[in-house]
Amino acid sequence: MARKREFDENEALMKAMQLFWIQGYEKTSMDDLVNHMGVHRKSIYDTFGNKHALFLKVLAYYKQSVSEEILTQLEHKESAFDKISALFDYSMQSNEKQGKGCLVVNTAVELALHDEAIAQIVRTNFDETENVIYQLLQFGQTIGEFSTQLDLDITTKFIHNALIGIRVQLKTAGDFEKLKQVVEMTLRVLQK
Amino acid sequence: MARKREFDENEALMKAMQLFWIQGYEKTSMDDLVNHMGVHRKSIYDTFGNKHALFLKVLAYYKQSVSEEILTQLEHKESAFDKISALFDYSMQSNEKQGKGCLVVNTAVELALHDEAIAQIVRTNFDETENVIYQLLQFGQTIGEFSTQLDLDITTKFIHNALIGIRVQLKTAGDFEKLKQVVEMTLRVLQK
DNA sequence: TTGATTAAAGAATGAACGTTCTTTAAAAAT
DNA sequence: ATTTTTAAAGAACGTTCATTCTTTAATCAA
Repeated sequence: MARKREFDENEALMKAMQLFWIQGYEKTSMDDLVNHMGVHRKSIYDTFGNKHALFLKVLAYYKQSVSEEILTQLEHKESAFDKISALFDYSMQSNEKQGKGCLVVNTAVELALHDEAIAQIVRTNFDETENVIYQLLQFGQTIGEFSTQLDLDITTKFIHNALIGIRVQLKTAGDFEKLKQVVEMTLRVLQK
Repeated sequence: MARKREFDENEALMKAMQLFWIQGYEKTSMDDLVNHMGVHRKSIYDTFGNKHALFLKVLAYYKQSVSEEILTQLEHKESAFDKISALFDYSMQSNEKQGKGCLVVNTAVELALHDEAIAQIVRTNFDETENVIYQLLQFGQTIGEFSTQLDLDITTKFIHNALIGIRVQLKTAGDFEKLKQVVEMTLRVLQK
């Protein structure tokens, strides 16, 4: 009864994500998106609403795809320490080429102050990251890898805070080795 | 021989800084600046060049004024630990009302990837912050407050990384108490 | 095979963008 | 008092912005 869509919605979201990730929200124009997504202007509006709605969908897409990737990487590690360490490694390896940082951190800095809807999404994302860290710490305590003295709440936020710092510095640091040393020092709190 | 300027250049820069700090570079229009600076459009161009040049001057102004404020605060503290702690306190207290974060961190995230001139300025600012931290650590070692076992280079970067994390989270965190606990845990590495 | 439906394509909308032009006014040296 | 110089004021510039309109083409139920 109706014409078939010629583009894949997820693929289009992925392309939009790449652009927002590199350029940020304000610097990315609908023209940029039309060109890079390979989807007609009107189709973008028909499918995703407007620029802001598209960005919200990109954030949802980012959250899903990145957390899938990360959790896959964590499965390959055995010890709790290696899993937490992999959390940092993921940010660093996936960014060594471009230094794009993390879209959620970028968004927090660019938009959280004047866009409450987005601030809420950022908070939710941060909370979920902290949940992952918390559970890894708990796992480490359970198998006797980490001290039971460790305050899980604060340690979680401590590690998350360092992770955010790293994700910012990916955009400016020339020397990734130094960042790795920072990570190593951060995770020293986990030593028994 | 010529007409006198009716606005104060530094005051105008301060007003521009306020706007860029809250809104970011891309979101701040020349119209916004004209209104908030209270300076005529043409006068802004005659005095500061264009928007990009104005932003560079704002960054320089920020660096000077903030570092002056911080160093003043540090002087009032006696111990090396209290001085380093004050570095974090400064970020947190000056932002409790607005959650503006730090202009340099904001700029790093928004512009460093596609503006090399600004990336360079951000790096210089970060380097200077690390210099301050380094010297405080060294001072603490000299007066026997910190262990001489402490690797000054890495510890400096470790603390700076946590400071950047805090400055990001100021923009999203609802609970400042939690952030203070993160700071406290971070500075635990300084305990002998 | 026609008709209803929706996507694609391209052009066009008005508003907002950064920047510059022209005119008027003030200040100091002559 | 006049001239020179530069700031202030306001309008205007062309471009780019997000968004929408109109037209054409494809799909499938009837």
